[in-house]
Amino acid sequence: MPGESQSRYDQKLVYVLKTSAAIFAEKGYHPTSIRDIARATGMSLSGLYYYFSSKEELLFLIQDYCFGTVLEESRRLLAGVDDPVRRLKLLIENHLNYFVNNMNEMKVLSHEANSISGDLFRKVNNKKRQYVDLAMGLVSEIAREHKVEGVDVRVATFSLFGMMNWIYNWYNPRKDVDAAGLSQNITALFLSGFLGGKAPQAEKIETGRESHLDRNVSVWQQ
Amino acid sequence: MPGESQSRYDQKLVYVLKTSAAIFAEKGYHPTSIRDIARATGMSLSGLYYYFSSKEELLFLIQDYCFGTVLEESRRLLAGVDDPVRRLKLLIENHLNYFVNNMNEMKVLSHEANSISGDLFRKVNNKKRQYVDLAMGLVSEIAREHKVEGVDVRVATFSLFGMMNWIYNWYNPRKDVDAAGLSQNITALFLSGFLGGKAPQAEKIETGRESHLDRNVSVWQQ
DNA sequence: TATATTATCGAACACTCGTTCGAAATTGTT
DNA sequence: AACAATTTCGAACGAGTGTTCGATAATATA
Repeated sequence: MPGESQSRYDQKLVYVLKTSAAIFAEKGYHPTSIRDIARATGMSLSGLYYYFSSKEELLFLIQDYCFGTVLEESRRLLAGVDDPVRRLKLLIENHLNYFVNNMNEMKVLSHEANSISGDLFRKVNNKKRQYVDLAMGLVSEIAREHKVEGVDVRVATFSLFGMMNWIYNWYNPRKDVDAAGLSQNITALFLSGFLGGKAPQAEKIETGRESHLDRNVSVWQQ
Repeated sequence: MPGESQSRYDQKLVYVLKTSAAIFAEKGYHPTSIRDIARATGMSLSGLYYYFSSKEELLFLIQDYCFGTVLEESRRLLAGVDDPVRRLKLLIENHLNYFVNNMNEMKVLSHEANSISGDLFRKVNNKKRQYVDLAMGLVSEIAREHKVEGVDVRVATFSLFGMMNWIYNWYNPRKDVDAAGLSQNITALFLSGFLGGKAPQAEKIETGRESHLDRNVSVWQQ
């Protein structure tokens, strides 16, 4: 069966991608050498090239697989839900949940977006555009439905992405609230910020957790 | 007089820093070679080393000068203002104004924060910590004063920095609202988000500008 | 067990990088 | 004009880079 053989190949490819993502996340894409990856994976320098054809394609494989999963999962989650507010909440929750659970890959996706070029860049960016369009469409719908005034939809959308994607710069899973708490905080922050207190934002968020205000208030280390 | 001679030196140093920041911002710190900078400045490779002792110190000089200005200006602006809400508004306004007017340097500061190491890293990070402490202190005061519940101060503060620092990824001065509009939008977004509609956020923001909702709503390109 | 396919490796190549150094040119000072 | 200080430069060095290639090992197939 070719299935068995392909499974072995795929397993090792995933291992290579995961290990590479961890190193890229830690020291950056450009300063990382293929020799670093060889050392970390226990493979030889040339042996790695059996799984990718260039360093840039390695970066692409990480980004493409990672973003593909986020996009796919968000569509699956949003299917069948009509209310744009509820849809946006699900998008945020999915995004942050995936981010926290795949911090290395998401950091590489966010931080090394311009370390890739040509067709590979275009492929990743197509997915990115679809994702941004999805979110901005929701923000736009909400603005129209709730007659939001004085806030630019584009600014609001990218501010939301800023809140979410910046977390790789400060989030510490051992010190901060967990993924659910993060979703709750950022969803509340954005939604009542965007709606400006004019909407029923009192509605409890799906993942109802207790307040985390008591924790970490005096801990200011970045 | 040494003043005249130092002025010439300083003038050229600033020119080198500004040119380098532009290239770092465009193609990244690591992929940029000193030869790239030599070409762009019209100087020779070795001639550049009269103005810095290593590539890493060049990055440091850009970051340190840039952040020093932001920190200094913010303290100057906040001096004499007591109300924490008003103080935070001024901080946001100053941050975004400086960001928009020095996009290259601020991108290098935000995006290349970990491209520097050792003592140089520590020096920049000290200023960064002071700045974060200042902002988080304000957010904390506001939370206490307005009895904000259900939002983690640390999450809120870094979400604010996420909104502000992410702009180098999408902001286009020819397409988007100007610096004042950006401040107004993000201030409103964060404050009514954080206060959750329970405070007098109706108060007009300093830089009173008309709404920009009508612009760019259907323009979704990243 | 013999054979074909998949996977791995050592060694090397061509190239770019940051940095140095002594000399030359420019500028400022008497 | 003569001298000193500042500023610039060409040429080179040593180290590290991504990638290739032919051969070898490991695995699957028959």
